[in-house]
This record gives sequence, C-alpha cells and structure tokens, in this order.
Amino acid sequence: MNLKKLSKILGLSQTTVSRALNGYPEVSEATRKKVQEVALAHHYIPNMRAKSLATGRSMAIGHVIPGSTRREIVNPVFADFISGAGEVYAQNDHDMLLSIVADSDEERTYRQLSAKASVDGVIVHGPRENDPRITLLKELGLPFVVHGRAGDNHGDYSWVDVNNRRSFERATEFLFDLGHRKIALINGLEFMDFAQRRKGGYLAAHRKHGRTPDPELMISEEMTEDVGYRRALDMLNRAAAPSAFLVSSMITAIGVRRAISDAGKKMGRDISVVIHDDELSYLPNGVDIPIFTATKSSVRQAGRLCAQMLLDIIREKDLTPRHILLESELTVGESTGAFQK
Amino acid sequence: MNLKKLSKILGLSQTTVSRALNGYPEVSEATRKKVQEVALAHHYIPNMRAKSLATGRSMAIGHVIPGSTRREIVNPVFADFISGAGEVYAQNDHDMLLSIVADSDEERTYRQLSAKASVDGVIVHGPRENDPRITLLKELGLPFVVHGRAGDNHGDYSWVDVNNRRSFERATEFLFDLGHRKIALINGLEFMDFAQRRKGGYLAAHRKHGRTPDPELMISEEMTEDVGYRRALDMLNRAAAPSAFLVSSMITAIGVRRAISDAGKKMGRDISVVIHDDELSYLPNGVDIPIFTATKSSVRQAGRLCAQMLLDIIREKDLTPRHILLESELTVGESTGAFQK
DNA sequence: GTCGGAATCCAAAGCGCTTTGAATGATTTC
DNA sequence: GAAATCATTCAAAGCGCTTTGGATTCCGAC
Repeated sequence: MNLKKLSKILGLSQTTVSRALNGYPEVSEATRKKVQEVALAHHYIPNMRAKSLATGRSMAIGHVIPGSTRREIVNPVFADFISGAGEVYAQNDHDMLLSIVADSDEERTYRQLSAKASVDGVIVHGPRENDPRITLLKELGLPFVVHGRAGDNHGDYSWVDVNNRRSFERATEFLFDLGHRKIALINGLEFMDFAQRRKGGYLAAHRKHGRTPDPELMISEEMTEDVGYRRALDMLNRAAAPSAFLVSSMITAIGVRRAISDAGKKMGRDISVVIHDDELSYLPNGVDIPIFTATKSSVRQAGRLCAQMLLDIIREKDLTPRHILLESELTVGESTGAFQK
Repeated sequence: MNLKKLSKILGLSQTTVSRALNGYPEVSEATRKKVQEVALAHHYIPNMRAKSLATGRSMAIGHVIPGSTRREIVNPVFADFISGAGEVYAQNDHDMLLSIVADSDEERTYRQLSAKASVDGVIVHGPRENDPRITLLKELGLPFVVHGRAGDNHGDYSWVDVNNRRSFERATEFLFDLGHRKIALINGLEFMDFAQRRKGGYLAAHRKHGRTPDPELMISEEMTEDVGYRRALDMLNRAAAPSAFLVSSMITAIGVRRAISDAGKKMGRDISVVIHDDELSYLPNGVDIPIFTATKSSVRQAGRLCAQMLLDIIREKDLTPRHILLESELTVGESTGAFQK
C-alpha cells in the first residue's frame, strides 16, 4: 500500500491525502476523517525512504560507538544510557542508528553519516579531552549533543554531564572525615574526560586537607570487573596498603569487593569503598540499604536528557549551545566505616 | 555535493558517473578512474535516502528491543550481542537501527519497520515460547533471524542458539558427580525460551539420577544482581539449604556470591556455584583461572553469527530457514568443589 | 449580476539516486 | 564500402513522498 493506490481508492489526489494525513489546514474535516479511516483500514504507513527524501529529514539520530580498542559498546553504562535515549526517540517517532566502529574509522563514520544524510543529528559518546570529533561535527554542521564534556573549553557546544569533579571531591572528603588517609583511586581510562575530572576532584580534596596522594594508589584503566579485582588485590598486598577505595564504576567495584574478600578483609569494616553509581538496571546498588556508599547519578536519565536536548535543537533549528550539569547524590551505604588503626 | 553537481564537474552524465562508482562494466576504465578520483577529491558520498528509494534497499538491519517492562536493552548480555552484530554490519556497510519499545507496542513496531521500509531485515531478541512475532514477521515477508528459539516448532524460521538444555544438563550432572544433591536453579524469567530449555536440562539430569528436585530451589526471575543476592540468601537460610547453585547469568551469580559471603560461607568450599557465562567483556570470568565453573558460550560471537546469517539471507534472497546450534564449553573454575557433609 | 475571497482540491515539479532503452562512434565483418 | 557488432555514453523515467502554484467551486457583498 502506498500513497498512489490509497488516493486512487479514495478518489482524491495524492496532495490532498498527504495533507489530510499530515494535519494541514487546507483540507476539510470531513475528507480528513475519511482519509484517516481508509488509511488505517488499509494499514497505510508512509514509506520512510521517500518521506525522508522529500522532506530532507531522516527522523533518525546516530550514536557512534567506539567498538574495538575502546569497547564502549559493551560497557553496561552505555546500555542504560541508550535505553534512556531510546525511550525519548520512541515517544518522538524517531529511530536510533547505532554505528559500532573502530577508533580509526571514527572520523570517516561521522563524515559518512552526515553525507549519507541518514541521520538528523548525533550523540557523541565518551568524549576525550579536546576531542577532534567536536570540531569535525561543527564543521559538518550536523547537530549534536555530547554526553560528557571534552576538556575545559566547553562553552561552544551542547552537552549533558555529571559534575564529576564535585562528586569525587565530596566522596574523597567523606573518606577523610571518616579518618582515612590512604585512599586509592581506581579510575577509568586516562584519556577519558570524566576520568580527568574525577581525578581532579580527588586531588582537590587532598590539597584541601594538606595531603599528597600516593601515586601508586591512583590507577586509570578500563572499568572491568577483573581490573578492579587485580588492582585492588595488588594494592592490598602492598606494605602501604590503602584503607579505602574510591572506584569509578559499579562493575570495577564488584572486582574490588572480591579482592577485599579474597584478602581476608571485610568491606565496610576493614576497608571502605565509595563508588560512582550510574544506577545500572541490572546492577542496582542494593534494594533498601545501599550496598556501596556512592555518588549516585542515573545514566539512563542522562540518556533521556541528551536525546531530548538533541531533538529540541533539531526541531528549533537553533544550534546555540545548551548545557545541563547534573549533580550527583551522595548516599551512604554499608561499604564505608571509620578508619580502624 | 551530489551526483548532479559531480557529473557536471566531470562533464559526464549522471548515469555514467553512477555506474562508474558502482562498478558496472559498461564504463571504460579510464573514465572510471577519473570519476573515482574526482569523487574522492570532492568528498562525494551518495545520499542514502535517495539511494534507498531508488534501489529499494535500505542497507539497515533493525533490532527491536523490549524496553520498559522487560528491560532487555539494559541487559549487559544484550550489549555484547549487538557489539558482535555491529562489527559484521560495519564490515558489510550496513547500519543498525535500534528500536526500544514498550511490550505492547512491539507488534506495531514491526509493522511500521516493515511498512516504513527503513530496514531490510530484523533480528528478534529474547524469544518466548510460541512467540507471536515470528508469525507476524513471516506474514510481513520481512527477513529475520531469531537469537534463540521459540518453543519446539523451530524448523520453519532461521535462528542461532546455544544448546541450553544440554549445557544445563551437563552442568547439573557435574554437580551430581561432585556429590551435591540439593542443587538450586536460579533461572531467567519463566516465559523466556532459553529459561525453559535450561530448566529442561536441569530436570533431565535429575531424572537420570532418579531424583526429584525441590521446587523451592527453582526460581525464575529477572537476571539482576540483587535478585541473585536475595534469592540465594533466602535459600541459604532455609533448613533445607542447597549445597550448590546453578545460575543462569554472570550478573545474577555476582549476587549469589555476595549472598554466600554474607552468609559466612566460602564459595567453592562450602557452596558450589556453576554459571552460564556469556563471556561478557566487562565481566570476564577471571583472567587465567576461571572464577566460576561455567558453561561458556560467547554471546558476542552469537551476535556476529546472527548478523551474518541475516545478511546472507537478504543478499541471496533465499528465505529458506537456516539454523546454528552452538555448543557451550564446560570450564571448571574455583567456584565448585566436592560436597562436604 | 459581478466580483473578491474563502475553502477545497489538484497537476506537476522536485528530493537524489538507479536503471531502462536508445544514441553515438568506433571497429569489425563480409 | 555497407552492414553488423561492440564499446561507451546519455536522456529520461521512476522510486514514493511533499509541496508549490494554480484551478475550481461556492459564498456573501456590492
């Protein structure tokens, strides 16, 4: 079923049928009703390819995910993010186009997405400091929203971010207040912007308390379970073992917890742990009482906000930068306690 | 830059330029070379909307994910799956279209996807027994591949699945051989096909050993960490506590491990655990020695196979059903040991 | 009566590509 | 040397929709 056939059935022109269905005022209410009925009865749904070509809008948003070296796609954090974004797209009748690409192909992918005209805008994931993608997208004139920020110069593009620096500063201070002095930081990959900010917060808190952190206690790696396990175990076996861990992700923290347990210690009593909790659906931080003390911020909600912001930008055709800075909530759970000599 | 301009620059017709770029033989090598050079120099990439309309192929594959009640999308297993599929799409110049929809809208979404012509085929996720989506897709004539199977009648559609029944039968027998008799099964949601098959394997092993499993030890729920924790803890506190757990997912197993630890027991010594390991990138089952004894099968690889199968079906225009049944590997880790009286 | 303007509707152009069917030279065949 | 063949190239139609720029009809107003 297509427009041509449908209008033949109705005895109307394609123009009128198209207008009737798209809510234009130049068509009488009587005919509009009739058209809608017949369209429904014949399961008529406009061919999107044709519609896109005619309108110049593809009604789709692109998400380009680094897939090989940096395995962002498999990061459960990402899954929750696109789940939130997808909700918004569904409500607004948009599609989500996912491209999983090797790092080296990233620029080419964006260029293609823009030239092929298969999307109306993109969400940029996992920004690094001074991320080249941002310059590229501005040059291409393709609307975009960054999930996170890319370095200090973040006034001239749109983004949604968590106040990572503040979160980790507070978390570190919280541990200081409990009496901890040797606090390990198990962070995400060095070149990720959020990791830099979190480190910044961690360092700021140390400065404030007049202390220099032990560089051996600060590590930056991919946020997998086994990294958390191995690194924490290593640290716990050192002479200058930490009494507390500040961990960038729930996944890594699960590894840290395993390490603590394997080292014969008890989390919350012998060793304190504070995590950043993205409120992952499949890894909730306890049900009534939080398992981990955490700086909490829903990444699913961030996905919703990014998507909504991008759709607004596209609809309003207004590229002036918008920003949303989310504050995390510090929730105290069972994984922290006063420092035991 | 578009075809029209490009052909004007070249002093050729659109026909010739199009053919030169698409590798048709009716164009001399000299002109083809020239065309390719100029196209590259001007960053010419054909507009996909127009190309789709003209060819009738959208070069995109749809993945429809239940998003609200059943939160499949946020299942980390899913993330690894689409990562594998995405690889194959990228190699074959296809896009991935992700639709996250409420369960109630699922049928409508498939109809739309088909009518809107925005995809050339779809992957069906999380099949239930006698899944209505399969009938629908056949009726619509939209090529598809199911990840998993939907009940016993699985000869007449294409699928890629793990031999779940056999996996869990072997795993159960493995525990029997170690002397365990009270074996708990912490399974996925009842109506999911894979959960049924795993239960089937678990029951078959029991029958073989002439034992009836305690129904209180068999649970079916969403595969989150906290479900694993709460259910395992409940069971461990019962009079007739199990000595071993058979767990459907790494995520749930992490909760089970936490419960065992909280119950003051040691996994591998006091309580044995066997899991199904989908080889999730962010939750690897140990690096050298496996943490958990597991029936192992890479879901990322399953994603690759599904994608490749679907692309083949579309390319060959041959809808005759194809099947791949993957066998899992039983790897013995540190989470199992002989039954201690 | 005629005119102007609403209210409806329509024919046809256009979105950027592929593809059919035909034209143009160049080359071969008899 | 004319006819037939081949290698290249092109003009134009078509994919299914939107949208521009009229047409047509029907009114009340003058």
